[in-house]
Amino acid sequence: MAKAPRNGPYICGIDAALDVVSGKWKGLILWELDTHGVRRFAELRRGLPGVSEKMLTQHLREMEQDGLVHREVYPEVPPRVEYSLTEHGRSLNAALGPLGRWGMDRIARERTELVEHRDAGLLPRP
Amino acid sequence: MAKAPRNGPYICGIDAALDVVSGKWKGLILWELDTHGVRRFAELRRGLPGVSEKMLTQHLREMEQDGLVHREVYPEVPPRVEYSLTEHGRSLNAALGPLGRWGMDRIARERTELVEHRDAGLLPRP
DNA sequence: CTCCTCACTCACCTTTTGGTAAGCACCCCA
DNA sequence: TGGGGTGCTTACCAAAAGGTGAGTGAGGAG
Repeated sequence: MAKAPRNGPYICGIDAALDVVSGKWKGLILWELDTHGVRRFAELRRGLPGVSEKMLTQHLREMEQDGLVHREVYPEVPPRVEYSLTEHGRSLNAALGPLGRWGMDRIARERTELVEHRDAGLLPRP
Repeated sequence: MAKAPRNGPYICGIDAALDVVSGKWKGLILWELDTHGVRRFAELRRGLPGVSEKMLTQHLREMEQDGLVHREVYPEVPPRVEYSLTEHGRSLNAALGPLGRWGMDRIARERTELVEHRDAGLLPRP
């Protein structure tokens, strides 16, 4: 409800979308929530090796503000909080599909270049 | 030819793609070069209001390293340098299409929410 | 002669981002 | 009684990103 754009105004749609996914772990969080559906805080933490608790909460809060994730708190002891994607989060993930495929191509391209370098004797064999 | 991945290794394709477009102006640079085909340095500068020369050169160099843009220097006086998208740059732009549309939807969504707030008396009329 | 344009580069500074470590309040398990 | 798990928050730091303003060197306009 009461929500203002964090940054902006945006010059084009790419701007607005990148604003929402830029952040060291946001892409991975999106991926985790999309593949698992519902995840608890500690599950996400274990799924993103290397993330700090601070960054995870910070990113989750921002994504909640941006309407991408839903946060459900159960008033229990020990505390339980479940995160899932909203409709907008799922549509963002869908829109990210082609970009992900492009990224895979890029990774593959880099690997083949490395192999070519190795075969040309430019790099030592591992 | 001799090119190593700037960051990485990447966990998924989204990672690899976001690495390449994250940077305050890269999305806009891509857009500019895609719509105009070929642009000179100063043209790009004028097309991206607020960009500093340092950031523009820095971003262009990184995108060149990443194989997204082609840089053609004409040994003239005064100097002339033309930038254009490579094949990979164009394919990245294509992959960015759905994301751009999602961003446009987000912008539109935010605007309607603002209008609703205004109509509910939560915000002053401009 | 002076200023402007072109496409930068460099040194310096501020802002933003992310990491580290600690604490909290309660519970369960041994 | 001590330790671990739960989901955070806070204070403090380090690194990265980005901005500012100057200088370059030749040519063209006024």
